[in-house]
Amino acid sequence: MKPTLPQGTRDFSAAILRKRNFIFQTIRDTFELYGFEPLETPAMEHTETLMGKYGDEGDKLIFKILNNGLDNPAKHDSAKNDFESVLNGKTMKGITERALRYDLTIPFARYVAMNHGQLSFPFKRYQMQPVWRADRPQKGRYREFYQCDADIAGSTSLLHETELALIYATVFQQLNVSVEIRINNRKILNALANLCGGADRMMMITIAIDKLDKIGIDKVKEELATRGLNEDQIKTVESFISISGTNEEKITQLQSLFSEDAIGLEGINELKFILDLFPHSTFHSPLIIDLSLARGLNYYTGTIFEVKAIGVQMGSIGGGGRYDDLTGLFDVKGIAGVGISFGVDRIYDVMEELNVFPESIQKGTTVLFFNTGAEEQKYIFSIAQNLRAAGISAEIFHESAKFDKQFKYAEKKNIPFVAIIGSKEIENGTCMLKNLANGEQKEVAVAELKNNF
RNA sequence: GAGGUUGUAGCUCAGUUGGUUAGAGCGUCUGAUUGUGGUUCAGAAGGUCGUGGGUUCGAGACCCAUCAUCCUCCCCA
Repeated sequence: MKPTLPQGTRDFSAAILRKRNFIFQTIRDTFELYGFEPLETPAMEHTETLMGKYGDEGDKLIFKILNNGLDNPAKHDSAKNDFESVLNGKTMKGITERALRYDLTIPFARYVAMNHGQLSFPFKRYQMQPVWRADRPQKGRYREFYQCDADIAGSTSLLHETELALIYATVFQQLNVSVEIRINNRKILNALANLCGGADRMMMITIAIDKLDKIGIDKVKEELATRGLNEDQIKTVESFISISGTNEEKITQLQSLFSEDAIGLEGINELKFILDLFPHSTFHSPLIIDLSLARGLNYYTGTIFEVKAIGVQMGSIGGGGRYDDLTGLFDVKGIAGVGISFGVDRIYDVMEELNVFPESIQKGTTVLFFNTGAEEQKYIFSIAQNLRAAGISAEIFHESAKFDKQFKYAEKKNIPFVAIIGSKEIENGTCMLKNLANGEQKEVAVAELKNNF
């Protein structure tokens, strides 16, 4: 059979992996710098842990795992019945008890809910693992991709929001990617919904204004009208999304628009707190209020974040926000959470397009020992071991071959030095060391070899 | 879930209105070179033209189906 990959998945070869690891390492270091601790959870969760947490669209995109043993004759009838009910869109526990995780936030919530008795709060964890979605792949969209999340559970302090924004700014600064860190607050959107006929309209209104970038103001108004907003209410929405200017100017305008709405004012004050504390001048990438930012996930209740790369056509490369009742989904009340996520695969695509990966991350083996024969090979073996013990990565060519071939191997693997030891060198206790970048070659004593890299 | 794109050598792609034995570049391997690469030269290997039907004297090309791919919308990282 002809081997192929499942749709939306990829193999990662050495050069790609070094670049990816550079991103992972940058993110990990920054997370650690802010006191987050690592956590890993299983690739699979109970299907019911995940179902219903991401909306109807999300449920459809969850990869379900077929139960084992369905072919057992004793279970034949019940399996058949369960398949029937799956076909009718009903429960599926008899068929799929487990599913692949869809994001890292719900598994985190599950973990906190299970362990809240042991954890000391605020609990700050980071997690960098793949997630799976049964989406149709396209640019920047994969069926298996990595997320890097940092979340805080058990604290409502706005210090966390500010630090999370700082983490975004720091990481993208280090990666040399210009981004816009967009921030908004669900309480403000809530207040807007109140002015437009009730809080239950928030999701609908936010989904409409979230499309502003793509479809324009007229289409948004059209959509609002078909959703049952009257003219006055549409006008309110319009005046809301036409708020513009600097962050300070936006806040002033918001304050006058929502002067009567306690929750709205609370949201505005939260924004103000974060923006005031954030050291804007330290970073290239701006932290800006984006009132059209809504984010689909319905568990967000306060601050929401989104990160967009500048100068590249790509969906958001990071997102997050505050959820006041995350573990409530698992019957543990009163634990607030806030977190952010990095989309590593999209960040990779952006960096590749902008060509901003540093050259230095592609260093692999430092020196290749040419293989000049069976006797020499034995002699070289211990020399290579000494180098490795000194922390210098070394390879011995696997067989005695023409130099031409051995040179080409070194070239292909980007190995900067080759070391040649034949009978002459063994006699002299030396080594012919050649720098492939400039072609310079010198004879050095074997004992001195490790000081030449 | 809806719409579109493209499937020809390991890779990137040519292949005219259907016409004899399907090509190129790169890569791979061998040699020119018995201890010095990147250049050059000579040669070789490598293809059920995505798959299955159909139209035709004749299909890589046309038609249908199917699979895969990439992209757009929806939604998202």
